[in-house]
Amino acid sequence: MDSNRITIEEVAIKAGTSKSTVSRVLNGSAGVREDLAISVKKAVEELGYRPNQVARSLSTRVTFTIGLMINDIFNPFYSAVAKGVEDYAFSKGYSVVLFNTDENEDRELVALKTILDKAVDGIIVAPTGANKAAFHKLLLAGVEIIQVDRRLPNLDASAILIENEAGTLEATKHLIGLGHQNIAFITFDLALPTLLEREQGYCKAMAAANLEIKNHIFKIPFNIVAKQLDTSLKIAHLLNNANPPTGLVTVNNRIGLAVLRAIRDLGLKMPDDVSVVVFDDLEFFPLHTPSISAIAQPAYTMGRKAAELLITQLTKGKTEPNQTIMYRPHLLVRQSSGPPRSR
Amino acid sequence: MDSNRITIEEVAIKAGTSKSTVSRVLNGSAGVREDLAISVKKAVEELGYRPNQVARSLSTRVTFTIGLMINDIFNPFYSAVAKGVEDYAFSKGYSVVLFNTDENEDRELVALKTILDKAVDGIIVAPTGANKAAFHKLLLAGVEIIQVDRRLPNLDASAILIENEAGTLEATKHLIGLGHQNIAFITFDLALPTLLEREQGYCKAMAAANLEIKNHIFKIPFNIVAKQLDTSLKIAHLLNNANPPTGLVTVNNRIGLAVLRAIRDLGLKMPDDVSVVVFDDLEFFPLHTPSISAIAQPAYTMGRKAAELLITQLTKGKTEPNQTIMYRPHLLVRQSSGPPRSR
DNA sequence: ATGAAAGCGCTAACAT
DNA sequence: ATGTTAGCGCTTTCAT
Repeated sequence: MDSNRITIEEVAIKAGTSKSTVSRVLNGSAGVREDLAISVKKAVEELGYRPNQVARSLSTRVTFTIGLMINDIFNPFYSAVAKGVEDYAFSKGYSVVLFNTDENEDRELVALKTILDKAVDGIIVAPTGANKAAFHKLLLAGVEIIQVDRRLPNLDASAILIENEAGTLEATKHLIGLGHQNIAFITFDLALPTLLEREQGYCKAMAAANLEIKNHIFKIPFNIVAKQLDTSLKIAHLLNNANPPTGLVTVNNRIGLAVLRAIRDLGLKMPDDVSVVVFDDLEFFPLHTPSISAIAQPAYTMGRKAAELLITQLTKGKTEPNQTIMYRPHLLVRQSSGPPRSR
Repeated sequence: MDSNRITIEEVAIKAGTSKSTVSRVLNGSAGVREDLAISVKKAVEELGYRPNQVARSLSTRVTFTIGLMINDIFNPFYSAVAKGVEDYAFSKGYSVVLFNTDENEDRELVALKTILDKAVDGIIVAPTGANKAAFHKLLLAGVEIIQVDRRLPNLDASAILIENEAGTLEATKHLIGLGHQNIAFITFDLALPTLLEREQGYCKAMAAANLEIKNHIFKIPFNIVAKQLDTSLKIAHLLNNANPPTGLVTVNNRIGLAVLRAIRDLGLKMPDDVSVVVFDDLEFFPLHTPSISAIAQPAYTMGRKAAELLITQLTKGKTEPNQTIMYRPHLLVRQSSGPPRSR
């Protein structure tokens, strides 16, 4: 980096004072004579001085940087969260450093260590569920944590969540209300709370209507995704069996996309052959033919709120106890869900 | 931050040696006696010591952090770029700090200043076109720059680009080949090289076929987007006039989406009423009915390559002169482009 | 080969 | 109110 950058010392000399006074003026500390403050500001201006944040951080142990650890920035849900985080953080003078975990525990652990080494002030994280010890260590080291989308049990940190169960419950009830009886839930074989809660919502709705759950929950191996294999093949298989479901609820937009692909490949018609409701709303769902019913999450808002919570905590100190902020998902009934073909 | 974290001094004491030697062992410097090195490593292990990167950075002026400045992380093109960048950077032990510019020059400038203050090692940027002086300053300060998607004229930095002109040229020729004569190009009213080059490709194809360009290029005010107003209204207006185009080429996926919305709202049929080719391929384009013809860019690869170039430069020093790496866009002909309805 | 000491650029406790 | 000085935790000369 820069070797001939202006330092605080040069400013002090030019202003005819000492480093401490310059520092005081810069940080707005009280007790500096008016005229001295003015000449310091003048020197700063004229020299184009900007404090070296690394040096400042070493001294203050504050970096004005927050970490954002998510599964996959390419997933529109997370990129909306990221945008919300970045917008708010930027408005408050914080930078955000991005880590994709790819739902991989090892990768998450490495990211966690990096965060510890780089002395980030706080993080916003959608935890994979592992590395509990590392998260605790972070907390011990004074790094504030806000969880988003998911929560690690027993972690002493606030969380911005969505009522997952309510979302799938409503979606499944919606399908049941339309007359569906053979309804499948398609999810990943991961033990993420988010996924499990959504599964629960589905189960509760099914149970309440006395409908068959057994053999109606399909868990796609997540490593298929990791290996970039086509998830839709698995789903096509399911839709192609002897007694295929007439209604489908998908756990998230990734599976939703795979379902849409499979349905297209099989030449099935929505909603006549099969009704579909996807958790997460995507920009193109209203454009699809038929338009896709979805359970919408306020992803941008959740990211923004997480950043707000974190930065407030960082600024004011953690005055309040942990919060759990719950957002409600919003069922958008579109054309992909309708009554089953009568037979 | 952490106040009781292990320091290099404690390691030195435990290993019965000095800070310098510990530092040497940690950094793999030659000339440390075997047994001492071993006991240092043992002490490091036992104490769970991890060097404070902030302190190290202050001393070495290296942060192992790169900046990524893009327009909008929610735009799938950029989130794919970001993923490529993050993947490669992570594999090399670098962190990436994210800045959205929102195509806003002021915001870009603030980001640039932050980057300078935080002593980031290098940046990957899709420049807005302004702030030339600030970019030069960065270069002077020793921050390496790699441009992606766009380039700032006269900036002494490598660039990872796409052959924009070739992309729209091919797409427009494709429409002409199908028999279209009244072909419109829809773009933003921004002076970004990317957009202008794409416009050029369109113009060249039209000119080569002696087709009317005048009044066929439509520039949507970008501030409509910024204000979250509906771009598709503007487009609907265009498609609804006396002599509407039978073919449409859109400058990017944002406009593409707005076009699809307008077409749906007007109840037009693709390709019979209007043929559409969108610059950028999106996950759902093959799923749309009809599937959407697109000009695909290797966004992930471009991001990855940019990171590779940057980090190689950072590691080996900038040995080679600036490079311009050009990727070829790839026309994907799908159902949204077909012969015009004969009349 | 190793350790002492200076220095990176800032803040903050302390003395005046 | 202001300046002096001692850190922050590391790297890196410079002696030995």
